[in-house]
Amino acid sequence: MTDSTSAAAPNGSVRRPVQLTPMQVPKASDVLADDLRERILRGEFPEGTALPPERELVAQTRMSRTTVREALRILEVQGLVQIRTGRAGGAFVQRPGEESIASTVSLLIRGRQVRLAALLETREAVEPACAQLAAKYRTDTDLEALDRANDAIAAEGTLAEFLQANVDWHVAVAVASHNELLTGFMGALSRAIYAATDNQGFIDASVRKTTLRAHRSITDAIRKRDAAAAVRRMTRHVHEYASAVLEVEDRTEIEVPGD
Amino acid sequence: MTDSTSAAAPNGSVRRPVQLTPMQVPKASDVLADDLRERILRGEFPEGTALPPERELVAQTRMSRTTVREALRILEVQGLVQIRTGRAGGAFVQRPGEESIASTVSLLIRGRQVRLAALLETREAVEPACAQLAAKYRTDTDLEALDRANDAIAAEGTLAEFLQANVDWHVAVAVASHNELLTGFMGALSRAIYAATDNQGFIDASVRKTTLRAHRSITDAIRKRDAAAAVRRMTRHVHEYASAVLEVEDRTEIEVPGD
DNA sequence: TGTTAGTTTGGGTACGACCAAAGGTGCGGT
DNA sequence: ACCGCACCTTTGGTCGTACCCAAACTAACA
Repeated sequence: MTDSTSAAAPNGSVRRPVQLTPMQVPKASDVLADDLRERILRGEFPEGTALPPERELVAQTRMSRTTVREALRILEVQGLVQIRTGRAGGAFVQRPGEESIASTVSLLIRGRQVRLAALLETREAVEPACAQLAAKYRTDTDLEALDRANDAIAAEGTLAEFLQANVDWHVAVAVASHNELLTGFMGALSRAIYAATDNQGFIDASVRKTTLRAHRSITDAIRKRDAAAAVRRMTRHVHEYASAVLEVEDRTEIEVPGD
Repeated sequence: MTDSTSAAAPNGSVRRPVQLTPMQVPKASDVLADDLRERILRGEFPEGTALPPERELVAQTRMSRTTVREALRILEVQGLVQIRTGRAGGAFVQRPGEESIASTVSLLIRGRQVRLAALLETREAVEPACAQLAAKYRTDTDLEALDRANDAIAAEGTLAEFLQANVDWHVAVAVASHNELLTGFMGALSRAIYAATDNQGFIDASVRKTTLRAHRSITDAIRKRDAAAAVRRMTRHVHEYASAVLEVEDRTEIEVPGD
């Protein structure tokens, strides 16, 4: 060990200067989790099927139950399985959904204290695109969801109800784009922006009216499959909203409720 | 228990018909994880500080070590702590970064078999916005990174090198926007698109040349803080790239390497 | 003085036992 | 024959203990 050349070992055999990498011993639970994850993503287990019971996995893998459980827990946190207790319980395979993106984004937003301005900037980037695609790909079901959200806004309920309906509409637009990535992003953004604008009561009757009109006009463009108009109006709508918010509360840090 | 009205208990006290909700017993490890996560996000522990050792947490929480470990593992998966072994080891607090978003998005993409077209659509939404903000907020350091990536493209290396340099440039644009959310999204998208276009060799010398020219021209707009030009050129560049890719490989499923 | 063999602190894994939840089963009553 | 309830079985959740391994510190030894 003191020198890197060959040396005679006490018993006369030759010690070769074996060079080995700094070593990295992956944790057993990670290995199992990686394997299972790979198989799940590969589609080896259809959605809804139950993985073998923990004790069964223990037998198969020769790992301890602790390790197996940790692996399953990892997959659960990543949204790849859902664990249920009870007799017919177990780890049920599921495809990761928008919630997993939304919660991760929430973590990033809170953890890094992303500025409200950055949130709004991002929305200004994403939503017009959603509107455009929605105009291209929307189904009648999508339109119904949009109309329903607009009706809820017109209902003039409490502030919370208004904000919720507002979020619902925006998410509905994203859903209508039939792009799961954009939908996931928008879901995350909406939640965060909702939380950020919740307490600050700059929303009065006129704001609601303006919002409703803008939504209806955009919904119309989507209905008519007028992508250009949808983009234009959405861009304007989101930009105005952003300006309004920033005017009231400039340079504010965000608070997002936990997932 | 057999009847829901009041009844005299054996000892003479009255049994009131208490009505209780269907009950929801959260898992112990989740409770701990939630608590720690909340504190971390609240900034109670500065980045880099070590949480108490597992055995210490066991003493404080009166939970078993298994439970404590599971909680820490959850936080690790969520990117909130990093666990190191050894004497000075432990769970070290860290803020979730772009990688956590990227890996989550990768899971979504693979798990839901998001179409390549959807990926490109999303990029067409996000990147122009990045370019715009980059033109507004770029620093000299950002420009250096952009130029470096462009030089790497000009170097005419292997396909892998070209693709990597390409990704680097796009990510550099996102970074220059100084918007952590957009950066995170772009990181995830780039990785996925990189993986999707890797094996299909539709990239020849002319494509490289075109790419380089587009990048240089966009970089220039960013350098001159010409937001409008940056948006316009980036929109065009990304759109052309998307068209080209889709022309070659239409309706293909994606493969993304694990995180 | 430098090397090396403990020593200490901390995470990683393994068992084994028992609790809790939930579906299934069978016995007894009607 | 049918219904209801007590009991059993399966499967995850928690606990406690013991032991191993990695890393950093310490002290003895050459």
